[in-house]
Amino acid sequence: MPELPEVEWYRRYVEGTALNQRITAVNVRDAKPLQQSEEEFQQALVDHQFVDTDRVGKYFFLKLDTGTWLLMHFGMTGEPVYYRDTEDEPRFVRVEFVLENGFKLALNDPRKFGKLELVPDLEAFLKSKKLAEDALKVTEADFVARLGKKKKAVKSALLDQNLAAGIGNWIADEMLYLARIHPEVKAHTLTQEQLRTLHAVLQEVLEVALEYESDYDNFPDKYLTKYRWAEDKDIQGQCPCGKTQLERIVVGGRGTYFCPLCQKN
DNA sequence: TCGCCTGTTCGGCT
DNA sequence: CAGCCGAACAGGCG
Repeated sequence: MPELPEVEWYRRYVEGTALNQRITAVNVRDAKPLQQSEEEFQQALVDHQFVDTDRVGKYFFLKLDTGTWLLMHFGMTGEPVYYRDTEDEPRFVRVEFVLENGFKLALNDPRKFGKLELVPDLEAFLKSKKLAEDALKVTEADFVARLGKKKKAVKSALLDQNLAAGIGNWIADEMLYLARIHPEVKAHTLTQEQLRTLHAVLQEVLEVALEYESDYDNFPDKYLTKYRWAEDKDIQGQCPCGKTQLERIVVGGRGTYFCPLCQKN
């Protein structure tokens, strides 16, 4: 479930497990995630070790002892997994890094939208992707200035990774719900106050998601996300306001949930 | 069986 | 050229 908070938890997980072990082999079960040749991966990784991690938005980086970085991008369904025994291996492992201690770090990814890429120059890479600062670090002034210029639906504008890196589909919906803004309003028509509010609720949503490890059932009662995916059928799909059902529309090609009563403009 | 899906990229418009 | 939009990628799941 990889938006910024999920990827941050993945980063902590990998940092706590897979660093400082010599890589003894790279097993490529499916080469699709590899952005360079398998030979280049073997050469860059085998007999080296991961020594550090970094993250910008949804992009997770593992630093090698050579100074080169390995990017893991999780796409829609990817996740890092760390295991030793075959029976603990998940079902959709694409690429597996075997470590000297007998454990393996792998990219598990049913839908195969994930990517692994060798990145010699991190700064140049981020620039080439036009990636903004991480959403946890973007200043209110930068956020307001950039968002206020976009001519498209605010929902789509929030998903641009050159606005604030790491905002994904559910976070955008949650931000708009908490700010009481309709997802199809054009971003450049928002007031300065609305733009500032969006920056504030972004920080709040990220904080909550990190605290609860994106376990939506534990989210505060005022959060739309809690109802969107509620297990409890009695509240599933309701607005937290309790007065109506959430509506689903498509904005910029993405499923978008909002409350027709709470988000009127 | 059909529709849905938490991300990114690319071709084609305007 | 910049911004915007829709389609495409792939496959499990309810």
